[in-house]
Amino acid sequence: MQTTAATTRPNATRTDICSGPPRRHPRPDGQDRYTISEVAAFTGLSAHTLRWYERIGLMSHIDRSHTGQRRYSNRDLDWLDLVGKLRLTGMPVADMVRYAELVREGESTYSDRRELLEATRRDVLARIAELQDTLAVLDRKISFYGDAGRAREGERTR
Amino acid sequence: MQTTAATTRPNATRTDICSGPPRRHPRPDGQDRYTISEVAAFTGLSAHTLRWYERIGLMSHIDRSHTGQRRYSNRDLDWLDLVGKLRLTGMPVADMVRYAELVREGESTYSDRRELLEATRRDVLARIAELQDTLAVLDRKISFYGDAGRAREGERTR
DNA sequence: CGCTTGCCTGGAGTGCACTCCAAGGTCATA
DNA sequence: TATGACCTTGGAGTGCACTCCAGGCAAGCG
Repeated sequence: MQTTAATTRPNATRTDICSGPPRRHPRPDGQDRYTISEVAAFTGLSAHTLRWYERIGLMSHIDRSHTGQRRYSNRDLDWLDLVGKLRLTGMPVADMVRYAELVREGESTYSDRRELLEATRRDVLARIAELQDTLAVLDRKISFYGDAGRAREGERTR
Repeated sequence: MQTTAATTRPNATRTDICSGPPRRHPRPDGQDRYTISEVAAFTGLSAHTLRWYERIGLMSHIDRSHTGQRRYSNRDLDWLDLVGKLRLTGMPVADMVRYAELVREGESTYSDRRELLEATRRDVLARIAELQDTLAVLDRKISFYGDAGRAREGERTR
């Protein structure tokens, strides 16, 4: 029913990203080189989308096997986790690309990145508030339809 | 920054919809016939979009002036308020059209409508949870960028 | 060796939700 | 009464985020 995201993300292993201690990544496997289809399975994104993310610069160049096939690292998976989170805040892909560029530019962009994240945080809070507002409306309407199988005062706003 | 909705909704007068008592609508004006541009101003939707909503069946035929111009009623505005709420849950327009059709079919569809609203409610709860999860990630990253203008442990996931 | 499966590329196509256009009719104000 | 802002229509165009396609390479298996 939902448009944006969250459609099919089967087992998006939610690992903590960028937290305190070095934390090794408890990925499904113990190694560090995943094929595109494995990554597709982990993240719920299609292989098409993964290649597309790379093309548009949302992911920096992925390591390759000796025959040119992509080999994703745990680092790449972490990044995809973050992208997934940002995606479901409604952030446009172009903005995520901008963030990726800042990352590639190095430490000098720390404050820019922070700002971007804080703006996103504000958006998320606003969206949560909106959704809670919507929830209230839904509850009111549901209880209207629930209270009486048939009208109690005719059709108000439908 | 946001894609979905919430871009420009200047003064979307939030009135309670379909609640208990008949409640008159404290609309900006005291009457019941608004031009399309007035409605655009109230709802933040463009006139184009309002006409389009009508074309696709998201709104039942709007009353017309003697010369054929649209005259929206308070009932129509209430409906648009609901549509706005549903829209920012991420519900596809097609589903809203489906709901509108159920409404047009009359009282016999009460339970279908209720089901649809309850499914939407579940979606909204899930989305709120996702967003709170995302918020946690953002906070962790923000505090990483905040704690030190420069790296404390190098770039983890970026 | 042939077959199947998986991956590669650039570019074209899709679906959604608008958004705009052209050509014309209407309305309020100076 | 004329000017300009506003409204009408069907249909075409836009932007985003994928999604798919054709044509081809590479590895594993009976």
